[in-house]
Amino acid sequence: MNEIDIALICKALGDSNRLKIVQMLSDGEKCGCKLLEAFEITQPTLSHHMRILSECGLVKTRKDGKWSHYSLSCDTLVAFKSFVSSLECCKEGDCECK
Amino acid sequence: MNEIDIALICKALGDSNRLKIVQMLSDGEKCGCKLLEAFEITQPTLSHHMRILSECGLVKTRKDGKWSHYSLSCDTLVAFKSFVSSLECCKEGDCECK
DNA sequence: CTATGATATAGACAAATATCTATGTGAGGT
DNA sequence: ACCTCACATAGATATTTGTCTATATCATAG
Repeated sequence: MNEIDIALICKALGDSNRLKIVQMLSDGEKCGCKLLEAFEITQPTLSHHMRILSECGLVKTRKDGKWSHYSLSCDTLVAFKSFVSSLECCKEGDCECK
Repeated sequence: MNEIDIALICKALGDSNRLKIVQMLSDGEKCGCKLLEAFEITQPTLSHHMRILSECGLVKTRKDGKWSHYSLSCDTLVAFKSFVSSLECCKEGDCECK
């Protein structure tokens, strides 16, 4: 899996826990144990969410001894931002939002 | 329901049919029958998808006689774009993507 | 008024998903 | 060697979801 699948990214972000994880990673790399503290879920459940975020390409993992450090993947995030930016709610000129 | 819920929007966009619908609406308002032609789903299934897109605030409906015309809601789309833009894959300066 | 056409709603069902408990893996410390 | 700690995997389960068929609503044409 390497092709960027926008629907898969959106599905990953469609869970409120995962969305919060991504927001936390937007602030910088975090290790799993740090993430776990912020949620009322078990460790295997967090691991499950990290796998989904990794599989859609949004998150990458850096192993360091016992710890896993997670961060957002620039490539995927930039592609996703680009897609979302391209959406338009109205044709040019017929709406006050442009 | 009026509060903008980013996770709900992402969940709505997490289905590939709905994502394609939103891309079509990005090109301009479309009526249901026109959308239906583009998919291999039944009319009730399309109606179900339009309901989900409406409930998260991403799509608005304009009734015109027998027809329903769907379009993207500027308010919600702008808020969603703003959220996605705010995500950062790295701190300032330590990454080539900035 | 009746028929038709566009859309919505109801109910059913198989597939996907979020969560848990239990257990495996592998690195570091004692 | 053994224990502990961080994380992953396996399996179970209740809930959610995407889809369908059948039916309702409702506006317009004849």
